[in-house]
Amino acid sequence: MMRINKLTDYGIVVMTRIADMDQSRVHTAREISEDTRIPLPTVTRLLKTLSGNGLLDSQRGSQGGYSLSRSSDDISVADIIEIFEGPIALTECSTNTCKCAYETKCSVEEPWQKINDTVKNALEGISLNQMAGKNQNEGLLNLSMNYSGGM
Amino acid sequence: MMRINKLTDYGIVVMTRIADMDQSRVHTAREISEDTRIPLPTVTRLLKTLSGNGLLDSQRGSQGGYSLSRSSDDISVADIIEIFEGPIALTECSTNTCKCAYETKCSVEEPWQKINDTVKNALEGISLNQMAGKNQNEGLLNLSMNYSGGM
DNA sequence: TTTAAATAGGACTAATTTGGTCCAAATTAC
DNA sequence: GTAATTTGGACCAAATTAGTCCTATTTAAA
Repeated sequence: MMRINKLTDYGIVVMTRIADMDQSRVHTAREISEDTRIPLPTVTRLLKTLSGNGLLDSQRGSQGGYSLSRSSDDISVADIIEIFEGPIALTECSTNTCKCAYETKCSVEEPWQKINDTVKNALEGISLNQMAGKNQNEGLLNLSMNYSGGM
Repeated sequence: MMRINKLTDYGIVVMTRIADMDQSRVHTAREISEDTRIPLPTVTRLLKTLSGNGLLDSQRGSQGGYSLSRSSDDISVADIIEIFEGPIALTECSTNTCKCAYETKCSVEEPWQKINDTVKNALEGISLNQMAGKNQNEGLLNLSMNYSGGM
């Protein structure tokens, strides 16, 4: 495996879907659930998390819903992943909490750092806009996000 | 999170340790367990997996043990990860088994492919030799691999 | 001012994955 | 033959993840 979690995957699907919708209005959980075919309770939770972490703006009450908090150019895949999974770190060794018991500085730490930085950069370099493929095949996208098979 | 599994991490620790040992003889599971402080049953399982997948040569019986199947220059971190986790693929979408229900070609597939390739290249670019740091600080390494904290 | 449509927050359970252990069999050196 | 090993596989416990549900709060509009 070495996978991101399913919920993170869904999170990216949901965000991509929103990025692909009419930006002039807000969108409800129900609407997004129907579009993506991800079950409503799950979508609900995803949206709460995403808005709670500042990637979506929310509007309560009747006629309420969610919208991107900033341009889809300014939201990266890394932003979404970090919300659901925390800092991008392939091993604990890559975090600053790494505590190797007998060593003041563990010798594998440095190569891991490099690996992580590479991965992180790759993920930071992909914007929602690119995921949505807005500039390419606008018309195709309505059905492109769906539930089965992760994406 | 977004971690490689603990066992994979251990696998890398074990391989790095072996790369750092005397290459003229084989090494037993017990020896490696004591060096790395990873419990013997776990080390045993790791070594079986690693040798079963061609990264280690094994020699049975008394005086038997394990040794690298090829030079530590020719073994990458990616090689080890793939043994424990399968092909490097952050989402199912990145594998060739991806089946999006309503789309012949899912539009997010391509960016994910790029991300994956970047990650994969990064991991393929790090050799065991680099992990072990053979050329740098030979003397320091005996205690550098240990059980607590992942590494 | 009432009602309906939304989000917010959080508790809870089920399902899945992962980590770790153990046992019996096969192999080899001495 | 015996002791030291690897091999193969079954098994359980722990941790994590996925998914659901309930109640409170907010807001627009009738």
